[in-house]
Amino acid sequence: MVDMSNVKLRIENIVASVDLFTELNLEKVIEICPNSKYNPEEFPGIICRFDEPKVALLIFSSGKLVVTGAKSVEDIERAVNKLIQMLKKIGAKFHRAPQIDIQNMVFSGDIGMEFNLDAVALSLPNCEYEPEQFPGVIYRVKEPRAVILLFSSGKIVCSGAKSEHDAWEAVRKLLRELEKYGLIEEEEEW
Amino acid sequence: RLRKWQSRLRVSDAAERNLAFALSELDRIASQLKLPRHVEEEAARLYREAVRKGLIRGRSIEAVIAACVYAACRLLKVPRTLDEIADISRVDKKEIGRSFRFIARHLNLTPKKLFVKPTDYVNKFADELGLSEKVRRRAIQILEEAYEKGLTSGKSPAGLVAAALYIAGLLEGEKRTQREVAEVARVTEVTVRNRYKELVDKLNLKIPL
DNA sequence: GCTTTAAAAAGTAAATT
DNA sequence: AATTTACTTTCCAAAGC
Repeated sequence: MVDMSNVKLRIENIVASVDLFTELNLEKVIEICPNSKYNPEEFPGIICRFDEPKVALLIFSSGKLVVTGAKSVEDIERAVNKLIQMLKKIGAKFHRAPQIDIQNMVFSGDIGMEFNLDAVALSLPNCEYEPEQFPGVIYRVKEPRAVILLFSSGKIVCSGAKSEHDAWEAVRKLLRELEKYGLIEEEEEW
Repeated sequence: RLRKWQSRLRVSDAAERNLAFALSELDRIASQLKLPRHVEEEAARLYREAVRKGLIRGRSIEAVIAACVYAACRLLKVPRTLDEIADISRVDKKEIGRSFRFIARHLNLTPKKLFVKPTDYVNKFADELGLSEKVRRRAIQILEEAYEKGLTSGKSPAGLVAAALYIAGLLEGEKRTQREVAEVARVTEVTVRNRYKELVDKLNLKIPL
């Protein structure tokens, strides 16, 4: 059994796609968004930032959104509701509840022990390690689909997971692999 | 029919033209980097394999060739930095690095096969700096101690070797400036200085003043 | 593929002071 | 030489080129 008691994970960013089910006139929307940017030549959506909750929104004429930078799913819901209230003032009509899909969650974390990444790269199958280009080992978990960056300090970054449960599951799988190849009992045999 | 035959001809034409272009680009890089023939042959072999597996899709031939050159150097332990290859390629370092990691993944070039011992980099840099065998041995000793103490994980191998050679030069009375070692290793002086400080501190090295 | 957005890890780089 | 800012890697959606 893999010991996860010393492992920590912290949500750093959540990305969600949203469908408001209403077409939007971006030329009108841009006027009611304070800190926003809209250059259809370089990007088809309005880039809008909220201070509370602190998120960035990409608003498209199809009525679909991308919300990024959130630290919780509730932040995303609050941001979407806030935008809907703003859009109502501009005359947008909403006939049904928005559909919110979590697409990606990014976590930072700590496994609680240090690693010799050369040793990890040597034995851990399906990993990448190019210290000249990036200081961490890149490990891809197939199910649940996620990617973990492992650093020599034992700190990690997990991205691509769609839920906190999936992120924990992915980290558990990495730890099982590390244990399987004798990479867990570091300290003495550096 | 005739049209089918023509399109087949066209396809093989394009494939042959692409291969010819790729191999001429490889020739150009190999001669400028003065690579041994077996490295050039390995790069060509990797390229053909990449084409066979359809790994070129969405990537430029030049980027993949540069990536194959870098991979061949790593596999055959002929030290060349990615920067040296990027210098003479029309493709930037970032794109070459991406292509390299992509072909490495799909041609099963594991970190183990690609691992180049710091010793090989020591000899390459020391050649360019005109440093003696004594300095090289000292640098390797420093690098081994650093590895044992866990000071090398995640760090740029080029930066570590540069700092080790700088220190070894000082200890053996064959001083090279930080600027000189940084230049051959293709890292900045700041990196050499940072590695130098950490190695001197944690390995308790006494540098003669 | 690319464009834009967010966020962390640790290393390296570059621009200021 | 110290600080600050910035870029490398990973993930994902959006609409359109």
